[in-house]
Amino acid sequence: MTDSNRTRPRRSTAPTMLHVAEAARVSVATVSAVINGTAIVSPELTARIEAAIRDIGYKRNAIARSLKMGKTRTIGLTVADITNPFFTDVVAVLQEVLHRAGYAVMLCSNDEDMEMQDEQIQLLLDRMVDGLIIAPAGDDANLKRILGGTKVPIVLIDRICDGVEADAVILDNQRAVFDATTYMLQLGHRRIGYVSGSLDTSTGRDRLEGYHRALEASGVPFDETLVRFGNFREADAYNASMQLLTQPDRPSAIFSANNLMVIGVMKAIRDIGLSCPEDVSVVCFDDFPWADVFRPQLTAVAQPVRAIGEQTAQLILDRLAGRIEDEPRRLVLQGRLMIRNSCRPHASLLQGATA
Amino acid sequence: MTDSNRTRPRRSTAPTMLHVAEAARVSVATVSAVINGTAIVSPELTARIEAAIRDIGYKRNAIARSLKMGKTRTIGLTVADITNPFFTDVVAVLQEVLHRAGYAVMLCSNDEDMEMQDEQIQLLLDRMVDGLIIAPAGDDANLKRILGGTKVPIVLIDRICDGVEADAVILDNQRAVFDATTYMLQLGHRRIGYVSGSLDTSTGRDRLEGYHRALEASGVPFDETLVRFGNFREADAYNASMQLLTQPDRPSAIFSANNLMVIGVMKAIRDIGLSCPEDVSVVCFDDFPWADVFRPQLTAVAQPVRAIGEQTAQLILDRLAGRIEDEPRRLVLQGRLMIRNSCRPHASLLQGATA
DNA sequence: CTGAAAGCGCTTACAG
DNA sequence: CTGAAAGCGCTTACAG
Repeated sequence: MTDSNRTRPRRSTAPTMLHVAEAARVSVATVSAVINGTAIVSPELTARIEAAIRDIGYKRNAIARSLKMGKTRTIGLTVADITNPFFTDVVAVLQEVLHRAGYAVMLCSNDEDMEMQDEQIQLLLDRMVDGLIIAPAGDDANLKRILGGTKVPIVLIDRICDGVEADAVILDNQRAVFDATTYMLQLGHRRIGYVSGSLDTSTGRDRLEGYHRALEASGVPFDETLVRFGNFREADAYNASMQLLTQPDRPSAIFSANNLMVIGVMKAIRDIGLSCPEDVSVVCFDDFPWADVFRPQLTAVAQPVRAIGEQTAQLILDRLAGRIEDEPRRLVLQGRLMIRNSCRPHASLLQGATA
Repeated sequence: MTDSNRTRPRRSTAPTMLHVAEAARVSVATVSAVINGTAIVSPELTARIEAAIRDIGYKRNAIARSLKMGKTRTIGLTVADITNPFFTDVVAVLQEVLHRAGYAVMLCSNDEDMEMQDEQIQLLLDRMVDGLIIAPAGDDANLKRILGGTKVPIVLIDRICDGVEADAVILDNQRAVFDATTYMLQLGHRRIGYVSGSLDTSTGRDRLEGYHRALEASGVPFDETLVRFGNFREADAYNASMQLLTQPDRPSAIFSANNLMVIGVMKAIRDIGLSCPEDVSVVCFDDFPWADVFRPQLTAVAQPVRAIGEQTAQLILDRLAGRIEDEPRRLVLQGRLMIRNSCRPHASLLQGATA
């Protein structure tokens, strides 16, 4: 059928633009023009080319295009733990709006391991992602070095790293924990256990600071035996809570610095033979979709997940489009304390009430 | 410093292999050889080249490499809903082992929307992913067409599509639901509501079939007013359960065909003023990490998440390496019923016991 | 409105 | 053991 003289063996590789050009008897430049709408092509040629594309089943090779254009239309995304519903929810939103804008997203999760994180970011950068969204596992020097050398727009979410030149969208963690702690104090709790995240993260530090400040504001002395480190993981939080609850004058309430850890806290309470909220009140950071149908209904700090995702996506899209070019921006959103039934007034208050 | 005669203005673009070659005074072929260890290069040259790479801060451009090599070392992954903890857990495992094998993963989530799914798969294919892992949103003809044209290895997880030529790793859904339903029947329940997933998915069909068979095996007649469709989403399941629970002779137990839906089921039970397990027993498909610390402690079918992830990753890695080349394989894993406290014996049995 | 040609940054026979 | 050159599949000035 084809009258081309140098018979090209029908190879199993995908058809290329050249094949289309041959079939439509035009140049590849013209094919490219119609595919990209990048120049006006006569109706006849357009039709011939479109037919050829259809016949041959041609698909543009995005890799070749990326090489030539210097952009890949993909965004790299690393989160500390994809298993954490908070990150998952944010990722879902990001994915949705970025995809709508024509970007693919490459996702990495590193289980809070900084070395793996750095490796992953390297891998993303090697693949020439156009932008990078990072919920950093921690605050290490390597990250700063790796990111320092790159030109791609970066936005940090949830956690920030001081040395890194990047936009950020985060929560007002200190304020949120201040409010949550104050709530517990108002219920009469004086010994409030605190299961902390890693202090290598800004969230770990800011949340603990919120706890601190709330105690201070209420004139309750800080007792360092009441803070234990759970590093944002369930198992660690379980151990931390076991220690907290088996020490002499045990806390009457516990604050868990994230969602994964509160499971460990609850398991410890159960395993020791106590119950929540009867024996110990609990508040945690991050809300759950099921929090108001299972008991105890957890009192929790809810983050505006959709807003975080949307604003992050918008920010990076604006950078990519060159719509903003000034120095790094920092967006700080507010959390909301969802008061449910995992806290009880402290015994002292109850006695006061009945007396 | 550089004695090159055609002075190359220090552009802001990343350094290329040619820059390294010039700096080390060798050809790019030699640079490539030492970077890839693809040929033996004398120690002196190697040292010079490595020094140049370090000085210049050269990083290999993976896009150019992909174009030349015809492979991208990235795997596309689409799941119906990244917000679903089951998928999240599998994704985490996949990501981990694939990354360890040197692959990046491009993730898409489509909120159970088939059109968006097809678009995403197209996007992944355009970007020349080396392989595709899909938890299909549904069973549409378009998917078959899109996938039909491609040569990349595909593995379906969780759900299968009959027309698609691909490996698959799935659960024995029918068996799992058979067991779960049988458990409820043994507790004396006769009117068991069933909140189903979409019948456009194999899991939707197979799970419902398991329910069917269990009733049949126990000689309990099938009542179609007891099955409602929740399409794997919380809100739909809520409505489905409201209908189920407000109909005349309401069910004494409900089976939820996945994890997201059970939240809707529980909300409906609560909003109607009933409680679980006192008024209605509940069992669901998919386990939760917190299932045994919050009440009611849900009785659930647990999937072997890690095994699913690992076997899927292994399968696609084996295909990519050409270690297996025969016809599509199908791996079927078994679920496990985790009996906890969300079911009570039916009143008729209790009376029998006390009488 | 259309085409010939260069080049994006790599890899890889092929000579030497 | 090393280098000159072609080519992966695109896009884009530049002529006509």
